[in-house]
Amino acid sequence: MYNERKGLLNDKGVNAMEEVACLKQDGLNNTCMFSRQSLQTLKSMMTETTFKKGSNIFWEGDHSDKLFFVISGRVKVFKSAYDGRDLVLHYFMDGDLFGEISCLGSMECAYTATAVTECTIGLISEKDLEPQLLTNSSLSFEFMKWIGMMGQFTQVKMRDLLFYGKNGALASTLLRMLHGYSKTEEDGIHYTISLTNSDLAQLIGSTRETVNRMLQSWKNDGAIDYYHGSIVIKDLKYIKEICHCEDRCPLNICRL
Amino acid sequence: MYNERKGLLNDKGVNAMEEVACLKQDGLNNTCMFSRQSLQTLKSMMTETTFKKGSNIFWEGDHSDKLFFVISGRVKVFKSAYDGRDLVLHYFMDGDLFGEISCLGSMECAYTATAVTECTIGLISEKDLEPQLLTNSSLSFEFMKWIGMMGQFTQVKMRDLLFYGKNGALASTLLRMLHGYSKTEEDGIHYTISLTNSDLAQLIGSTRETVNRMLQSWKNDGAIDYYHGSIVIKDLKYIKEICHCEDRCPLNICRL
DNA sequence: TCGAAAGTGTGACGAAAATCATACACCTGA
DNA sequence: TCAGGTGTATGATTTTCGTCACACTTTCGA
Repeated sequence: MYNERKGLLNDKGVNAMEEVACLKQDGLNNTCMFSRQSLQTLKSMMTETTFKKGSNIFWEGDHSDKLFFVISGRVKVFKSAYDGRDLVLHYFMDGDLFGEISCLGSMECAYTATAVTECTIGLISEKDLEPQLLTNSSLSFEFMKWIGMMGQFTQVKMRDLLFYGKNGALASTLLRMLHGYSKTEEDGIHYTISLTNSDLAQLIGSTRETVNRMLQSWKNDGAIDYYHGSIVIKDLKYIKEICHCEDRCPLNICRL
Repeated sequence: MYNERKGLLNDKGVNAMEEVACLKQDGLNNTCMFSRQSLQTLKSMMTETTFKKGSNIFWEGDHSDKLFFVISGRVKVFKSAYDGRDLVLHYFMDGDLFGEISCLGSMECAYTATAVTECTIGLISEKDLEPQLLTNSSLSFEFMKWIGMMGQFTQVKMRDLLFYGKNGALASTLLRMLHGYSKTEEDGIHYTISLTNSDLAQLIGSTRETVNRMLQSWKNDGAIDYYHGSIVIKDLKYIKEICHCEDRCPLNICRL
């Protein structure tokens, strides 16, 4: 169950593209890789579309010829196994750009994107973008950094999921959620997003039951607690030790 | 134990940069993302260096300000866990470009590169490359595709390692090895590279023993065999079914 | 060419994690 | 207000996989 109400606290409204971009640039969670100027260029190419909660933005196997800029809402991007199991790679939020990077090479999508909440998305088509990239060198340079950052994100996530077992994978996910989806209070760090055990399981390639047992055990150790059904971090150090986190990842990597 | 002799069959000699590039471009295993012209530009920036077998080309944590073009030899790139376990991400061969993509953002390396055989490497320094990328738009466009391809490689590998257990991970690795390191004979597909059980284990984030047991069991089923200590694929379909391979990955993704 | 080093093959064991099963607490909408 | 859907909690069982131990084989360099 995703908590609609909390998600919407951050909603900037439908025509707030500029505001979103600026907030992201100046704010604490600066995950935006683009300069104001480049964003302006991108904005001029966007076609605004809304997606209903639960609808698919693109499918694995689609021919990809677009990029997507999240104006409002949340999007998850995942790969599916033949038996229906999913591995969630990303949760995107307002201000994020996503899409099949290889759209530039006209390949098919390697994953699926679904609107987790109602979303407003700015579509950027390859045929509009490509000429810009070939002429506007500062834009193309920023694009290169962006693509590189996305690749690094995947690599670091891979390490997190493979090195320290399922416990490590879950711990690193909780830490990633801190950036963009948390608020510090007196009694601990509260999450402003509410993911179910199943959602967490998909993020680490595991099962609902395993996630539940791990969380339960951490709760018994006093490292986490629940408040209105959502997780509160009581002992950050405890969680960090599980996945050997050394606080070395930049914020645009250490995120969902 | 890497089989030096077999590896050297493909050796193009020290000053064969051009030849390497062309062969890669025109050959079956076209993994090179760059046009002849861009390669020429890159070549003009390269400083040729040799690395002894077993020496490190760069370390995790190094400040990265270079890219590397393999002129001859083989290079492996891996991440280390705190306890010394390694996860090998890539094996590169002649004609491949590699390096910390985020060198463009001046970050530290996220992994280590080691020369598996004696290597001749062309070094490209960031300060030479960056001005070219900012002015030469076709080069920067090709770079963008290259970086995107590297990211997709990581994503697909992540899926392979997480979805179908260690059996699936090993099977997909054997399939990847087919591209670039195999030769079809009457009695099956022979590998021209000889990786030890430990090497395979590092490629899938597992242990020597587990790899050995899996190979042994596949051998008992008649799916693989050994010839002069190196694996021969007898039943390709059997292997493909283990990791649900549907032959949909492009060749520059489905490789080591 | 001989011995050390590196690699292979296997059994025994246990920990980690998936799977199967069941109970129960909730919303929420008819 | 009650039924059905969704999510949580937990036990029992099985499978997968890593660890340890040891014998055997191959390779390679002094």
